[in-house]
Amino acid sequence: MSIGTVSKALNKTGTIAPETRARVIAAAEHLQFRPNTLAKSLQSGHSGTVGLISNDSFGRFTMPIMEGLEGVLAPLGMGVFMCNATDDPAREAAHVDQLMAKQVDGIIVTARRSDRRPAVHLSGLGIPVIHVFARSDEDDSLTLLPDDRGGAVMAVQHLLDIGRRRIAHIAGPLNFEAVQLRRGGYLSSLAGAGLAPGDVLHGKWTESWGRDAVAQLYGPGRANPDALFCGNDQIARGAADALREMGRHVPCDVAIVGFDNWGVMAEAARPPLTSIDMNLPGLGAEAGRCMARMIGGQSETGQRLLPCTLVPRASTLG
Amino acid sequence: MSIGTVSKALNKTGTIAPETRARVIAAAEHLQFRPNTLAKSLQSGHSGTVGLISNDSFGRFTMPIMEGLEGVLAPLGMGVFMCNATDDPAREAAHVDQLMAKQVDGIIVTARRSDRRPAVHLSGLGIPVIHVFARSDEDDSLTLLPDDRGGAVMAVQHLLDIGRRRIAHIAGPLNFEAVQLRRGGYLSSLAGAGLAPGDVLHGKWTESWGRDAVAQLYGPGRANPDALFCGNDQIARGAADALREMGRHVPCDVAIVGFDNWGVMAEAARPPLTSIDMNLPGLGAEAGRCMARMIGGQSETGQRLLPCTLVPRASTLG
DNA sequence: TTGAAAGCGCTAACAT
DNA sequence: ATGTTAGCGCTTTCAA
Repeated sequence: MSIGTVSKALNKTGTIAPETRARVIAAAEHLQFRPNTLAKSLQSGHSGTVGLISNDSFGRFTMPIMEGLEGVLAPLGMGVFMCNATDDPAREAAHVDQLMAKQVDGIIVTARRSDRRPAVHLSGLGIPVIHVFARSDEDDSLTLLPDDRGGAVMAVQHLLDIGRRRIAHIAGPLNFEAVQLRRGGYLSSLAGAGLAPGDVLHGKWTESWGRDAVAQLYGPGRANPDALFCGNDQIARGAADALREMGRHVPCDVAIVGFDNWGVMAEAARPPLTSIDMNLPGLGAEAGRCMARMIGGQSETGQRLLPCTLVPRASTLG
Repeated sequence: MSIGTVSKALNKTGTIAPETRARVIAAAEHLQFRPNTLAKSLQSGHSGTVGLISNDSFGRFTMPIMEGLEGVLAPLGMGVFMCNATDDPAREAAHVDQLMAKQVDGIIVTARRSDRRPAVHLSGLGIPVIHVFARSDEDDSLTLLPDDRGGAVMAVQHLLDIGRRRIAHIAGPLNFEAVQLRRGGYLSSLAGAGLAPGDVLHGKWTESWGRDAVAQLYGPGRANPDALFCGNDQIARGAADALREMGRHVPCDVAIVGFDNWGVMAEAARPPLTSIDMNLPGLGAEAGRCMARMIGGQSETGQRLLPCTLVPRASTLG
């Protein structure tokens, strides 16, 4: 019984007597033998591992993506090597070095917060790179993004469908590309319905901004919107609170749609918020599938948008 | 210039002429040479990698721990291999297999949600295992936990310090050991101050439970507490909302202390919540230090508690 | 001070 | 059908 034979038996490769193989497998089992992946990788040249660089220190976006990613990669026998760069280019570069030294087969970058990034150079590493939920200016890498514009269109369409006509938009900070895309979707939906653009207010991603914005929007001489499309669920929640406290009923007087479908916010709000779900696990899963293909030699580049969905809750159900 | 020489030059090992070394280093730099960690590991028998198995699918607890962990491990040249088991023993077992095959030098398990777990067998793997922010019944592994009891004591002491005497406790579900520990701390603090135990109500980890509990606590014939110690920030936030809406002022009429110091909740609440911080990054960092020592051959077992801190905000500042 | 060679655990081509 | 061997990229004796 030679070492080579064992290899063949365990990998169902080469030609071997069924009886021998059974014997090997039994023995392996009995000895709790675990093939050393490192040696295998050294020999094969690839590690069965992809690196995931996250820039979202709370994991709010990264974890759901990771979940989808692992869901498709784990069954393929591939692991995910995760590290956190917290939007610090130096840390990111260090992580890239580490990952390359560990011979990862590909790198996935997620959740870069804003867009004013010098970006660590990931091109020319010789392995596939995918940006998920993160903008990228490198064009030899694949970028997977939620369809922010489409999500906004769905939100506004939903509000139109339930009969609202004076729809305002309480948005996030202007320096996020996503914010601009959503605003674009909002404006074009209104235009498509033959309506004049409503108010668009930009501020922070916080509840308190949602409350402030409502105070502005419903001040004297304003359009008195019967619906709000908010940049995220925190803003939406703040808006809902402010409206309730000024005696307006949500959704009867004002319907609200949020963005992110962040359970802990959307469900805890009063009333619970209709929200746009970016399908982060789906984005992660797609990243996994693309990565597997790219590792297989297929080349994929460019930017791909994945659809959002609308999750209806009480804030738009009369 | 032989391959062995290069190895010595790059690792500052063995004996080599300074001039030769400089030359090697220059060349390596020029060629962007990256030593193959896999080969190194195969040779040395350890991979410079620890596996992190998380059971907290939103990453709320895991990510801060991970941050602390990486903070100490990365400078030591070690990487973290992260995977998500979402409290599914089968997935956890599969991950352990994968990690072992990848020759990780240690395994860290985090954030197991409740305590009724059959637990995957991690003993006898032959590598160090640390449970962080997760209970464990295996006694040959180290367990790192926040001092829940101590945190509760701090919370209650703080309320006593600001002159409150009728302190109730709105707690989480009884099947969490942490909930029982916190209740213990609460009760003993009251006893220590010569006060009779206040009301303790158990419910879910949600804002809506916080509101419901307040409705119960301030019903007719109740003790009319002048302070609430809540099981987490969501409960505390719900309580604060309910109190405000029934016309009680926080903190003047009722002071509130939450638990977790989850920024997005504690800071967004009205008023912002004083809260107990479990110092998750610190827990992660400590796990990293212990792991490094254990990999070095030192044996550490048992359960270790790390102190919480109190973060004061408006909900207890008169 | 440097080079040569063995070996880490495995796979794959080749020889038996 | 099985055994033997070379070699993946590196470290580490041991010779030169």
